[in-house]
Amino acid sequence: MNDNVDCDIRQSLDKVSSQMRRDYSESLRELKLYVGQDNLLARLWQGDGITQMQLCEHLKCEPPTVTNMVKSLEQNGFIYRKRDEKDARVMRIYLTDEGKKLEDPVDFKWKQQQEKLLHSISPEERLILRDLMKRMEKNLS
Amino acid sequence: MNDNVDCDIRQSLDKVSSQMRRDYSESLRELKLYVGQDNLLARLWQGDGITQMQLCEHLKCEPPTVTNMVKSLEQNGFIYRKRDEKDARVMRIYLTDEGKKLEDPVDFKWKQQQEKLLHSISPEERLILRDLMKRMEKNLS
DNA sequence: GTGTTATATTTAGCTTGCTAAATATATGTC
DNA sequence: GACATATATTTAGCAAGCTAAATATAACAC
Repeated sequence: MNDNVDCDIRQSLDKVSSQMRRDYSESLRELKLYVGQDNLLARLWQGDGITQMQLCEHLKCEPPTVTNMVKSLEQNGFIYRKRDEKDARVMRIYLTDEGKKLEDPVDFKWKQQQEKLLHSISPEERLILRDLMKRMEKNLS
Repeated sequence: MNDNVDCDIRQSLDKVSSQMRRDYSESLRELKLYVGQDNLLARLWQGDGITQMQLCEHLKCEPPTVTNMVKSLEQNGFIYRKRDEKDARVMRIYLTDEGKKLEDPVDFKWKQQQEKLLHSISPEERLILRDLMKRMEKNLS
């Protein structure tokens, strides 16, 4: 499109993010998870029995996306759904034993990925980078 | 997962990138394009009549993805396909007049998005950011 | 209680990605 | 020329995203 610094940044961001995703996706497949499902599970590891709307909020995605992810995770035996007793509209999501067991291995993969991404970047630079990222986040919201 | 700086960066990267994508996607819908299709067209604006394999290379994605994107763009009248005369295996992709007309508006949207992402970040900081992004790119490859 | 409005989830249908397998055509070898 | 191998593309099937529309239940108003 054009070749100034700004453009490089936007493109780089895209490239890094999609490469990171591809990489991590491959890594997660060893645990029979798809990329993004780890985020959903991470929320449940903090405390399960939450509703799909709460998952939407946490994952910053739309209800149909959660429906599909939950369906897939349920079919693979990592979670199960139970209708709320007080309010029949809401589904509450719980971890199975299989789902609970994934916490440590996922944490390991996550750290591995992080290390790969940042290994040549010093602690001081990481702070600067974090600051810049946060500012970009704010710019977009 | 955990709450140190490194983790923030990886998560921030994901957040910024997906927010940027969502934003840009919405913006492109006004031109009847889906996000990612602008990249494919951008390659054609540099010169069309290239093969799907060349598009794969440029977009860094797999052949079936290009097949689908090309199909969608063709149905919407932005490109057309012609079988190569010398080698009947390859399809060559050309811009229609409609497709050519999109170059300027897409460029405008792209710059708008860039400005939004970076507006609070100084030129010096942009250079630092670019350097860090490039290093992360290298770490992943 | 009936009717309206709000909320939670699902369904249908689309695009971007992927992988694995199928198809078609070229090319190189004997 | 026949056969094996390589290359370009497509098909099928899956997941993450989305939007728009459907469904089910709750809650509120009268």
